[in-house]
Amino acid sequence: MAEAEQQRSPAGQRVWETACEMFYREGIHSAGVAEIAERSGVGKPTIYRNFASKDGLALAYVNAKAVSPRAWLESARAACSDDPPAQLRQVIADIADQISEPGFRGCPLVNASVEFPDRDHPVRAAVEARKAEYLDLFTELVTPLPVRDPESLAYMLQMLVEGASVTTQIYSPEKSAAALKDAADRVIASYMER
Amino acid sequence: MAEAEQQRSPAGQRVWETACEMFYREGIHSAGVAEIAERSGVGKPTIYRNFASKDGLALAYVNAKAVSPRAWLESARAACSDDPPAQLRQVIADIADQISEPGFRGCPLVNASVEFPDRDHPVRAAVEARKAEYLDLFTELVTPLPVRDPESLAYMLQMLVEGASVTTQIYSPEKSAAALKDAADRVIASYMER
DNA sequence: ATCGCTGGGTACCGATCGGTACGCAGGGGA
DNA sequence: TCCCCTGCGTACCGATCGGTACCCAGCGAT
Repeated sequence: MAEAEQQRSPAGQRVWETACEMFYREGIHSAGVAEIAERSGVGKPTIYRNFASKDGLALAYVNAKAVSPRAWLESARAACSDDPPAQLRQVIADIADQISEPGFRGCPLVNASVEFPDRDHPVRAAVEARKAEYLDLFTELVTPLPVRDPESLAYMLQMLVEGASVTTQIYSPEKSAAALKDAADRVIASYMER
Repeated sequence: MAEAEQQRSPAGQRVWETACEMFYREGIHSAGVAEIAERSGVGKPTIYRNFASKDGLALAYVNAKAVSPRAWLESARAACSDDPPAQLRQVIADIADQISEPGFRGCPLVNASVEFPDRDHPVRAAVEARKAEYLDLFTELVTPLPVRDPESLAYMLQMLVEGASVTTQIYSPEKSAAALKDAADRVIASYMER
């Protein structure tokens, strides 16, 4: 969740923070530029001096909200060194905690891709690029495990995470978090024994 | 996917079909009323004579696109009578086929709930009601199985299905369909043996 | 004191949004 | 033949959208 910082004026920084919050809470299309400006205490031109367009702002939002796979990987390796299965469970448990937090409204990237169905749109392209990195994270975590088809397992875990993220919004965060950890354990165990 | 039909004028019926297709392909917010009218070959007032508002049209869309759990259940029971595990696998396989179809762009209900974050909005409420029925379908399919906690298993399967639906759009439909069936088998097996 | 430059807000733009007032064409009953 | 009623499209409404032309305040340097 590390944000790719770039130099911005103080007013531009406030715009950035407001926009991220509103994009996530209300959706990108529903968050109007005028309201972002108002809530940031700036005029609209300030937004366009720091960002090329609303789409540009949305693009920055998507790229910033993406997970930072490398950082997450390092952190998991630091917490559970030399124990790949524990590292994997650690990451899954972290994700389960994240989706349980109040105010969680699904993965920002998935939501953005729903709002931008056109696959040629830059925002959509950014989502796919970032999500590919996400899948790589799982692949790296799974590779050290003694399983026959690590890539399939990684894909399955990714699928579980996305499913938990979605069901959290529609059903229950507690159930989703618990089911995510439980299901991941079962799938991993199943892969380990054959 | 059975559509709750109601009496509509022929022109209204064309509007309905066009709207469903556009809502799904482009998203509800992105599909303008004027464009729906034009593509249906009618004027805008025709839309408002058949539907109370755009939100009303969206509400009808959501309710129509919901699965019909009872029908699906009957069909699975007919195909694999007296074999509950096979019934369950049948439903999962049907879903895997569905998400593999070209033009699949995720679950219409999930997409709608992303577009309507406000939980008090009628469209959002309808999504949650319909999705609860969906979960009930899995619960009914799982209950006959000799497992200790059927509800947990049902929730997990629901989560897997939602995950497959999401990853289909971002990664690969083929991989998602295969991973869904594989993961479901593994989770079910895991539940059956303990 | 005066200048120019930087960084900000006011007020406005055309386009498009969802929604509607109104008028017209056509068919059945008298 | 006249009438009314139903069902539809044209043309328009105010609101809001993303985006911009313009102006002004505050600053350091001369």
